[in-house]
Amino acid sequence: MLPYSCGLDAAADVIGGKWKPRILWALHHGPMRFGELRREIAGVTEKMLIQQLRELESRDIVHREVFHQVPPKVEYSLTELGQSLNVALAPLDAWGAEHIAVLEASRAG
Amino acid sequence: MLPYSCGLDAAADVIGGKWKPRILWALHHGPMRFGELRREIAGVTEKMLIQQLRELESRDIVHREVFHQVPPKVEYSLTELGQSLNVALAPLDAWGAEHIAVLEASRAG
DNA sequence: TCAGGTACTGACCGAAAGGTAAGTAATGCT
DNA sequence: AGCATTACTTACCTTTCGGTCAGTACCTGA
Repeated sequence: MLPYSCGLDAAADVIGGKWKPRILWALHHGPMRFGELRREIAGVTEKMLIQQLRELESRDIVHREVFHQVPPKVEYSLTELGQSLNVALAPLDAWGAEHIAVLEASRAG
Repeated sequence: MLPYSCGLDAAADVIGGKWKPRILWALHHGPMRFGELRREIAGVTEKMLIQQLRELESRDIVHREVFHQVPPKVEYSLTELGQSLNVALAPLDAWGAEHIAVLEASRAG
């Protein structure tokens, strides 16, 4: 596999995937349980959520903590790396929010 | 189709696609011809390049200017919106560049 | 007359991403 | 015994994405 061609290339690889930005955004305010995330992120299925969470975990963006209880409890939170990513993502979110009207209008549909 | 859930969601929709970040980055320094872009962006095919350029054009991120000559000449450049997007992308690029070693290491392929 | 350069276009194909739906394990509650 | 809760897991299918390859139009210069 070719090395990343630039920082943007690397970042895109990390946040690529339909639900990753939403997950990052949801975890912005602190740790959340699996079920909380599922309810917070409208439209995501359990399979997809877990898949994307695992990918983020393997990249050291989110941390997974299991509480050995019944019924089970698992909390997901941002690592330091994940928090720094979220900071870097903020301007992009602001850009999208600022131009959301024109972006909605030019959408493929 | 559901509306964008946040600015990040909208931005991701615009820059989603394998070659779009590379194209944006390449156009950062000024207008480029189709052939120049193709040579600049290693690995891209003509079909893919044009497809992604058209998508960016329809979103008003890049501008396409045809010079009626033979052989043909077409120049692509960033619109104002495109330039503002590139500005918003800069921190993300910096983030990727800063953590590129660890990101390469945790990569799937 | 014919190769060469430039910017596309279109048919076809395989891989990857995403979605649906059903099942699993452990325990407490009634 | 049977149901609820929570966090997954698995098999299977559809859709989207990206890639290969061949072809087009136009004029120039040999």
